[in-house]
Amino acid sequence: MKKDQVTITDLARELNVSPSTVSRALNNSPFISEERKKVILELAKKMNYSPNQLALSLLNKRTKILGVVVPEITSYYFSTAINGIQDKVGSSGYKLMISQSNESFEEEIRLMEAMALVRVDGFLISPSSNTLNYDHFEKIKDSGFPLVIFDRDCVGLEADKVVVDDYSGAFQAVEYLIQTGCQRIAHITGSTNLSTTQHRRKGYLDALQNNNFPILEDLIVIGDDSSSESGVACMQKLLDLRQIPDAVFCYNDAIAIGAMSVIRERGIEIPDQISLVGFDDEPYSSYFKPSLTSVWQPIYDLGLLSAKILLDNLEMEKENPNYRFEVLKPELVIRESSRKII
Amino acid sequence: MKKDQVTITDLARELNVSPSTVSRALNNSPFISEERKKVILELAKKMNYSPNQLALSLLNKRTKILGVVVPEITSYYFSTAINGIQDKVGSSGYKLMISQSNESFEEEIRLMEAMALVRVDGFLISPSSNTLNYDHFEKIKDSGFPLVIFDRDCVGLEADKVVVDDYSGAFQAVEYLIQTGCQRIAHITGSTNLSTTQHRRKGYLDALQNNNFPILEDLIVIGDDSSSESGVACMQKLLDLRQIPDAVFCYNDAIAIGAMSVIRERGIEIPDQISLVGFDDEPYSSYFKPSLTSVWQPIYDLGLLSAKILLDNLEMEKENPNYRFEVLKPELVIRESSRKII
DNA sequence: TTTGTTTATGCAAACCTTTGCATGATACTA
DNA sequence: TAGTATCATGCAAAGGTTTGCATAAACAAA
Repeated sequence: MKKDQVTITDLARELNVSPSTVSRALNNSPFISEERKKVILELAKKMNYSPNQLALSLLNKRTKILGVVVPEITSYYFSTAINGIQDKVGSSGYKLMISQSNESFEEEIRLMEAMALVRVDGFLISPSSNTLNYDHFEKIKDSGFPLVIFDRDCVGLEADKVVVDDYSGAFQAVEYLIQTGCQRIAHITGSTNLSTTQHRRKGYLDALQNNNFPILEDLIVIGDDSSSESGVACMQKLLDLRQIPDAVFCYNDAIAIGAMSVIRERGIEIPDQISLVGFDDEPYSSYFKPSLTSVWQPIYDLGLLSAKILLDNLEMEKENPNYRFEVLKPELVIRESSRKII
Repeated sequence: MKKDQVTITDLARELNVSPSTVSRALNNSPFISEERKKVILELAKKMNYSPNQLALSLLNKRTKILGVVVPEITSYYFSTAINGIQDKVGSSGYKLMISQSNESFEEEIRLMEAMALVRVDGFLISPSSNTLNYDHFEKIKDSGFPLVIFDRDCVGLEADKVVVDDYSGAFQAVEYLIQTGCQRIAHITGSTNLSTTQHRRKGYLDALQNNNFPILEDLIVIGDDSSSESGVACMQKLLDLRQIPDAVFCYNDAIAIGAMSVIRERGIEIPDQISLVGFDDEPYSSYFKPSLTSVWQPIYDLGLLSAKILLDNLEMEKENPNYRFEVLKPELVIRESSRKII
């Protein structure tokens, strides 16, 4: 059975004073005599008093809890972002309520509603890949909850946003492949709904065009999701083409790893016959053989900055008129899975 | 600015009835006339009323929030456990407050205290590797919070616990190495404080003794932590021995991956010259070349079961007199990094 | 002594909801 | 018609805290 916590009234009763007096003593109010304050503080310490946050939240209309919704927790990417959020938020006394949507639109709505009900002070959301409609975000905003969207952009939604420059990352990667002499550069994508997928694809296309390379539809394979299994399936398609690619730019490392295993199985050499590039730069990527060339993302910083913006919003008493849109720069990390510049 | 939520009093004022009446209508009390109930429910819907959970929590003394503390979120292992917890808990309307201790004892205490203050209904804790003293757990229990310890055991602490049979996993792995003809089987450990480290080591030792193999202290290397970097360092030590091992059983996959890269660098063949076995069976392990033999752990189920036990405790009105101690079985997954049975 | 000032304290409301008890109204029975 | 049973409703307290306002006491100034 949960023991009842010591309340301010318990202290008051003990000392034959009113709860107000105790409250003032505890809150360092000037309207209290020094001696009494001392006695009260001592008793409070002795009886192990700590204020009831629930009552305070009810009174102040804020819980010091932030709601975080990510597509999946079990992913290096999002757990690292959460890590950044946690580090930013921890010192300011905020707590995190974290949930995963499992890439489900309905679940995302359900989770946000539940969090709104417990009066989180604000939201940090990375939308699911099936979130094509932003009514629930608008609703949350209308109810006055500060909202920061991170990693995946919602085009048309007015809100604070922090994203990575996927376009630039992809562009860099493909430019590099071209510079190293690759001629037939393929691309394996992830979920087509995602802004990240679209931007990386755009970066791929623009890098090709920029170098007067033809765009070959055969070389663009759309994956069901962004898993290694999907990478396996897509790479098989590419290797079944009459003319196989000599480079593959993958939506992410998981796909690249799957692709790598297929290429190896078929006895094709990486990077001599096919250069392989991933995205995310997951920790294991450097331990693969050959180690994976990948686009590193400042994902920890992404979490950090998102949290910072949310906290800033919470500290401002007025509604912020103009939304922030922060774009972080990714970086190509060159390893063994791609050819060297000649 | 956060808009004020519609309260029961707002509805009451609108209809010129008392808040009690509205409350009764909303809660399906029998002491209310059908017509009035209908009107009230309609207005509630129209005005988009939802009860203030804060007020309810204050009244009922429960928040429907569970506190989860893990050593680190950014790890396949713990994020998968959280996944299991989430799936179990989600349907029952409980929310999760999640934090990582970063393997810090002090942080673990701080986090639990903060969660106790916001009145979580119970705790799911995987202790940090520096948690050698369980006073804070005892204190939490004394305050009446239900507590479930998972993954890492706290010997001597009376509490509900869910762990994996690390001993058996290690024993299986080393037995297998022996069966496949390995003679000099090394072991790279993780943090020595952890029950998991101790049990895996014990499993290793017992399997050797069971087969009348000598225990060679040189072949047991203690890592600083359980990272790939530590795996690299430890493997280097092993390969610098006058007589190198012909098999290495690693505390986990991360270490094994690090070890693999060193072995490769030195031009030693896996598994022909050295068999390599990990623990955890992380998703990427099957994609390595050679793919990694590892001990799979039912970590999702670990989370699921821990959450179930906590929920069971919460539903019982009486204090549970006898604690549960659940041990889940791991399974050896044989892949290419270990020799086959002759 | 009276008035005014300072200082410390308590009361009550507010935050939102539920619920035991009392009250009022209505209808039914004798 | 008086008495009683039934039903719907409101009041107030409880949960823990803060805070504006009122009050009381003590003391200083006139």
